[in-house]
Amino acid sequence: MLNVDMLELCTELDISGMAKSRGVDLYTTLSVYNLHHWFDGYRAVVVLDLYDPAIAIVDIGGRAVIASSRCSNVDTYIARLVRALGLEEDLTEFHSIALRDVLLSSFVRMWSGWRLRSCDLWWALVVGVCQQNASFRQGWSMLLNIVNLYGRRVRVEGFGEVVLPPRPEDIVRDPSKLSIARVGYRARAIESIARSFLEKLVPPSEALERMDSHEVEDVLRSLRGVGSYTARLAMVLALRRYELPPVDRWLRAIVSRVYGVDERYAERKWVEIWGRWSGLAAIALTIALDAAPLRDALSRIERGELVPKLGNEPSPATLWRFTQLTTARTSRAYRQRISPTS
DNA sequence: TGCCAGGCGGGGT
DNA sequence: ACCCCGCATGGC
Repeated sequence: MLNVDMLELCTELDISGMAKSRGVDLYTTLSVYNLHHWFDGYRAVVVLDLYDPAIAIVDIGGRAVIASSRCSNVDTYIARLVRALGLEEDLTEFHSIALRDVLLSSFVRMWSGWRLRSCDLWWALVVGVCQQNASFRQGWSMLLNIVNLYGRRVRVEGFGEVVLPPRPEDIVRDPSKLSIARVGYRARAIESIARSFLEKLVPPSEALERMDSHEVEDVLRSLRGVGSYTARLAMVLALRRYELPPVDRWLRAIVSRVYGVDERYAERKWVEIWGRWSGLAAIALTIALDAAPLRDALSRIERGELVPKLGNEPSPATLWRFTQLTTARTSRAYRQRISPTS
């Protein structure tokens, strides 16, 4: 591999005190919805800048190092790390609503230390597109393939190679590999979104910060292949904007069943319950139910199984343990694609 | 073997 | 504002 960017160690810090005082459990925060590329059960890679690459390597005990080629920005990077891990997010109100809620009370009792770990906006949109009209499992297998096919390798002083999520330009350079990633018709959306980012059609995050949630949703929805669900999911995952929930068929059906409202009013009901925490609650529910397909999710709710089971199949909480295994399937598809035989 | 899955856009009415 | 359909792919 030529032209591998080298990141130098900028600083070390200890975030265990901040995590503890805020009641943050770093293990759940670092492990949930992660891939083996970025979490190994002990240490996680948190991307702080996808473009001028900067990362934090954080362990579950709170020791962190910042690595970048631009160590002069280290204060910004530390602030981004604190934000990405939700260390300064006050979830008191979210927890108090959840404790009274039939779906999430058990979850927040056991998982009160979980914080959403945020990511880059472009990448959050790719995550959203891969969830469209597909099961949890299929969506994450697409994402895994995309990272394996397009991920950008950097070398980190003292840590070896780390893979970063692809940038828009990594996709645009060779969009044809998306078919190898088995994303189906979503390839056009992913490529189109990538081009929109390259052409600066998406305002920078400082500008998005100043816009109200509906405006941000509209901006993201102007991208081809991004509808309300994907826009709102990206707002939750990348911007920590929870006011507008990403409501899909899954959540709509669950809300309708559990609270006895018509599916038409499921979103209204959800927002009535969760208010400004609606988006976070939607993500929390997927964790609590291990992202089980709708039919299974409904029967788990019937049985009151409302905390993650951490069983022997992939779930939001255990995804990172399984992603290495499925890599073999992609390589097989890749080889067949490259040299079609038999 | 069809049918469906954490959507979306384009076409109707 | 609705309703309806096709869409790549994978799992059952």
